[in-house]
Amino acid sequence: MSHPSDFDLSRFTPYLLNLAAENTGKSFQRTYRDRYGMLRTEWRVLFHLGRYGPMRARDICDRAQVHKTKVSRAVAALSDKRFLTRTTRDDDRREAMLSLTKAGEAAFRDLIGAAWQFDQDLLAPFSPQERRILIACLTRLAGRSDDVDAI
Amino acid sequence: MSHPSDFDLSRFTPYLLNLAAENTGKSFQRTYRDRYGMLRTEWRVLFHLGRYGPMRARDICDRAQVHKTKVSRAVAALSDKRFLTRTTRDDDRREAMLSLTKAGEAAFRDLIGAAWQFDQDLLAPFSPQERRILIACLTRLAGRSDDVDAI
DNA sequence: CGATATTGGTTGATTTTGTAACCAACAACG
DNA sequence: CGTTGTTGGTTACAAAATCAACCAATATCG
Repeated sequence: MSHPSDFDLSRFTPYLLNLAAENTGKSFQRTYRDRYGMLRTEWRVLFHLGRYGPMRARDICDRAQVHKTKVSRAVAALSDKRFLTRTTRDDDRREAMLSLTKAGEAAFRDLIGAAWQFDQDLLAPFSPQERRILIACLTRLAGRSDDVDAI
Repeated sequence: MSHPSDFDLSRFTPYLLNLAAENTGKSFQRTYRDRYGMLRTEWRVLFHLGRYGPMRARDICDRAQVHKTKVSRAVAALSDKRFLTRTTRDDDRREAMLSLTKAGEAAFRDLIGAAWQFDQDLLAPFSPQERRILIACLTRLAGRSDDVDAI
């Protein structure tokens, strides 16, 4: 495609990304929604705490690139579900450390298994090379090429 | 990664897709929002009509995989902006053909140029092979592998 | 110290989306 | 024909995302 007039929506990258994200996201959504009544942000917060250990709400905002009001509400919902606890820090009483309860950890273990399986199935049709390139491109397009594994 | 316990969120495909979609989408959003006060669905409807010619709301739903209420509202908004007109068909008075006005076509030409440029910039860092694989994977993940260019 | 700015986090108001019910026009079938 | 079922499209109501204002704790700097 060398000229705007030939430009097709089905090759407009943001559109394709959105379609793919919605399609796969909605599909996996059923898992955490049906099993634990979670919203997506709740699942993300749970994942972060389960995978990387206790941290502040703000850390989750930074890592997951989610706005603090969304995180705040997700944390409140997870707290209502008794999946996490807030502990105000003594050295800075504004901050609260978030950590999963036993029930939260159990939910995390259950869901990470499902996520893993889901991802395996999703990538099954692609070759190792295709997967590598897809992940690399997406990581770059996600705008956090350098700090994907940073903490 | 061969075991769920090592499974990293930054390699969970739906998450990555979502991050990439949000990042690129928000970036391009500024263009149609600032220039024409459009929402994303409005931009999509405009694009479909501009690129493929007059069609019914239902056709846009099918093609763009958008729910009919969203399309209905986007059409109403675009109509308010005098970017399109509805013409009830004589042979089936339920259906309305949607077509762009002159102003709508002008907006389309402006935006498709911007979109094309945006996409060029977005894909600039990738090699031809990487682009090919990325587009192919995304198309498949979008769940419309067979009919991307149909119609 | 005390005034001001900044930060972590929450809450409320507005906007946008999602879900379901709905209406009018047409189709199918007795 | 008329009853029932579908289809294109809109509207009403509930759920959620966004944005701005807010509070309390801490940092900064005169």
